[in-house]
Amino acid sequence: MGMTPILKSFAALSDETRLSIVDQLISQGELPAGDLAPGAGISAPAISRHLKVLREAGLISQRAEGTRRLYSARPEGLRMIAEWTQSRRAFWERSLDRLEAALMEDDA
Amino acid sequence: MGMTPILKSFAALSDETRLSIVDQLISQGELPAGDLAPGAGISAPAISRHLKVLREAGLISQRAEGTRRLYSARPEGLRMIAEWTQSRRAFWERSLDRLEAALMEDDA
DNA sequence: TTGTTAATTAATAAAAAGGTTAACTACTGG
DNA sequence: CCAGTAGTTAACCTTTTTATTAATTAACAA
Repeated sequence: MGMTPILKSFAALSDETRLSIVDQLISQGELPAGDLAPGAGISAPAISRHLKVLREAGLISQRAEGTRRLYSARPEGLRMIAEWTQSRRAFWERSLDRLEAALMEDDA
Repeated sequence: MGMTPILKSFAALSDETRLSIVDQLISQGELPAGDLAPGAGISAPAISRHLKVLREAGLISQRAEGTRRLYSARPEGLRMIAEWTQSRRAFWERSLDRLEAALMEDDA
């Protein structure tokens, strides 16, 4: 079942480990795969697979340098999901105002 | 493995079906479980379980009326995730500006 | 009480996610 | 060429997710 690309990106981020990887890349800039092991420590292959998911979701990019693979956040990808959540938030907020107003009335 | 509550809510929404349920409840207001079958049509038990997930994530609430279960969006829950994505977006945007500036320099 | 409707829970089953170790690829330095 | 390091892919296993049908609960109408 084909997920829309944006939902795929969204889903890629609703995992603690992957979210932490993206945050690291955003705040620390380009990093080799080996530097991305999160505190608790999962194996290198596991990280590698998370990176693949993130790459396929368009959220990070990869560049080779010698034997290393340097990863970095992909502005376009992140911007896309930022904008999407933004627009959905706008939609929600509008409706939430209505909802909350309705609740007030019920209380009165 | 305990996910933070906010990530649990976030994850609850990164599913096409559940996102659509929430959207319906937000835009159309209170609806009985039976009215929430999305177009393609999945079974009632399946919907019922999605509703349970959303309820446990604090995103919707339930009210009984006769034999029906009326569901509605929960403003506090939605507000919470809106604010969280908002703050993370802010963090990202700041860094994205830096990232993009860096890319410009490389091009030059 | 009996039958009907709305919805949930129980019991499986199938698929997806995520982790591990082991094997492999690809640079690099002696 | 050989050994070592960085990283990915393969093979496998376990856990989680999600769907299905069947059974159950609850409200109600005749």
